[in-house]
Amino acid sequence: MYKFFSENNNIYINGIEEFDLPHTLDCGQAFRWKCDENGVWSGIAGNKFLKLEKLSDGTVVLYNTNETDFNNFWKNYFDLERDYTQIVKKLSQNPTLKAACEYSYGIRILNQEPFETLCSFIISQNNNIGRIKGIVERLCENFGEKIDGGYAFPTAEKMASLTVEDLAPLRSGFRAKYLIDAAQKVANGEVDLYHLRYFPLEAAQQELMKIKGVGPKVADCALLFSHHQDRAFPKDVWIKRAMYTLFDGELPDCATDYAGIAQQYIFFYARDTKLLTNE
DNA sequence: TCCCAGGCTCTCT
DNA sequence: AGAGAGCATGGG
Repeated sequence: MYKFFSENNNIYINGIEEFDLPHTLDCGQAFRWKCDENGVWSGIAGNKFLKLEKLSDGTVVLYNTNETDFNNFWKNYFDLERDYTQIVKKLSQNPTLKAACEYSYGIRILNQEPFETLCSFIISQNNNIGRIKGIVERLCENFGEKIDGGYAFPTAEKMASLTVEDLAPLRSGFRAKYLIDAAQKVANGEVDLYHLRYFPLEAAQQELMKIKGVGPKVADCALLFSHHQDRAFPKDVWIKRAMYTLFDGELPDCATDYAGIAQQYIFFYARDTKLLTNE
């Protein structure tokens, strides 16, 4: 279990297992984190700007944040209460999953804000990660609240007041109409975005799929990355290739309870190694 | 120039 | 219910 202390308005965390910053922050689950040339990461989540880095002794430092924000927000955001060592051990019962876990070591599933995650993965459809980041950034700059360090992700209420034409500066293409529909249905309560972690998985998927442009894959990403639905298993092109090439079409039984977490390890492994084909 | 990207909708069998 | 075209945009 980790320990932390606060000093000079920084939080120092010791003894975290399975927490690699590049793998966690740049594996395609979140789109607003950047790394500078010194290995310091910065990003915005939950209307807060954060800088962090991992020191050579393994200490993770969160800069310019206090104990209250750590306990109320970042601890959960980085999923620090979860024992990933146990999960990796369980997944590693399968040799291929073991290889994926070793390659993708230190990926944690972030607990992100639901509306931001939903919009991000609406934007992700038939798109590439570099371009997704650009569209998300323009969305925040144009319509998000100005905060210290940048712009917050816009609220559903704010976006529900906009039109497809208003979103032209994003250059998000056909996805703009989906973003507006999502904002309206969340803002007017037609979609209950804030209790989905308590829904059975299939009901939660159906709830999200009331939104235009949200199919099974986008729904599963939203559920996994912002609603603690660990059995959601988003199937994108890379996972489909991996399932065919590495697993003969079926996820091993040892991954059932943590299918979503396994998915993220497989996704990173497959995309990074580029060893896969569609055949 | 064509192909592809963390897919989905719409239409036609 | 299943297959296939079309979709906006930009990088390789």
